[in-house]
Amino acid sequence: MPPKVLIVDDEPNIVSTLAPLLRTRGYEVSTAMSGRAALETVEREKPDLIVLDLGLPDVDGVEVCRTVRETMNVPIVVLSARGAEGDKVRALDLGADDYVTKPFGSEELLARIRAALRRREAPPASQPLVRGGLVIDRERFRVVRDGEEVRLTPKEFELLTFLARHPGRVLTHQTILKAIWGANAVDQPEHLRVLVGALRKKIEPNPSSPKYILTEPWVGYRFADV
Amino acid sequence: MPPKVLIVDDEPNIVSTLAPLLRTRGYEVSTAMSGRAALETVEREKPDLIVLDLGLPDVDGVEVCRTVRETMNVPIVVLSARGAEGDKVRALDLGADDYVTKPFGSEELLARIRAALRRREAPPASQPLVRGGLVIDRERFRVVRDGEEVRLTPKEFELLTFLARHPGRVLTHQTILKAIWGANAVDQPEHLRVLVGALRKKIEPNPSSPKYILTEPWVGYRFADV
DNA sequence: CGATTTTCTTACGGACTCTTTACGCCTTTC
DNA sequence: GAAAGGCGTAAAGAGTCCGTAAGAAAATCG
Repeated sequence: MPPKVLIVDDEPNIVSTLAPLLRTRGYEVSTAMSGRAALETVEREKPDLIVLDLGLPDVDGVEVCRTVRETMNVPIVVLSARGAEGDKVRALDLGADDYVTKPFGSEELLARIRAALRRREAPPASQPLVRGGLVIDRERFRVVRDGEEVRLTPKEFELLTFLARHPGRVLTHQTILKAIWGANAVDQPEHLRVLVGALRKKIEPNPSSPKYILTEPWVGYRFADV
Repeated sequence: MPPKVLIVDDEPNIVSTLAPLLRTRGYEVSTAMSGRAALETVEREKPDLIVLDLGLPDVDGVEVCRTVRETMNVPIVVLSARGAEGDKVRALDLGADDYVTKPFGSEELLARIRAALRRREAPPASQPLVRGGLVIDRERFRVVRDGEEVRLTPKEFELLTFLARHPGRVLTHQTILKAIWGANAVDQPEHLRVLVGALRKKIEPNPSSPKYILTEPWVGYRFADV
């Protein structure tokens, strides 16, 4: 499954240069030429990475960056005109992962894209996962729900981080069992049932109608999208 | 006068990413791509902070760390590849201030740089660690709790400094065992239990409900924040 | 070499976690 | 409509970890 990249830029020749180049490198590419179109496309396509120009006609690029960051955890590589240091800094502070200054070499941009995707695959344990009202700090082995700390056992913590790392994605029983208990336990779903119950009792505001850990009957479990 | 930062790394794309990023944040940046060049530049530029990759072609990063520390008191933030725990521990023991694991987020590194500089500004000379009512003087090998000196054995002192260097962060049994007793002792947690008990008895006002050295059940220990 | 300090080893009670089992409820299947 | 099996929950037993004490071994010092 090739990574999906969304290119957001209002200059036609940039888009018409980048898009085919990325396609020849094996990416699935979609484009947007305004801030509004970008937000819609992000919502619909859920790209794995966004290349975002900061100088957009309608909605500001920095604004796009922040809006996207509020709901998704997708890496963003910012394009900025030489000299607009302030915008770059703001974008980085809002969570952009990298930036490239125009004019730029294709290979440089490609290298940054590869790096950002790689980074996102194996996120450093130092930055906490934030999912809705949940903050999962893997460095401190701590979970905070709506401001108050929740004490989890190691297994519970393992399960939570595993699920929360793939929000919105359905993970089968087999997959989860293999990840938490090892390949020998794939035929013991009762482990999973009990552990999910215990975890929900601790992190769900209302365990009987879960908000975070959703059941996908006959398939597995799913961590809610944000 | 902006702080001068020296970046030492042999990977060109790391240098070419970090240098401009730091410049946009107002730092004066110089770079070196080998251990020898690093030592020369340190001598010439006298930077306020060094970002040091451990995997260098000629002179080892750990070696650079020690050499610099012999003559100067400049804070060092170490970059290390994921998994090279031993190097990290050695570098920290040789006086590095903090470390970041590759791959890392720009914001994380910037935060560590800011923290290291801030830390270095506050106490003028070779600074003891101050954590709440505890003062840990690594040069004089002394610990003072609430004004009165506490006598620690070498192992106790090692453990205390190791934990206190990362306040708030959970250090696993494995990590601590490796740092204090070496890699052979990772499967002997009883050592750690006994040593923690002895240390608590000396530095904790109430050893049965610890204030500084907190237990993270089934995971490890954590030095309390501040 | 002997005395003292430090470190290592072992053992055990208490607390907690993990696994296993059982049962009621619900949805699907026949 | 009945049987089968997934799902959630509770509870008991087994296993593990933590803190502590006490003695043995090793290192340090005079």
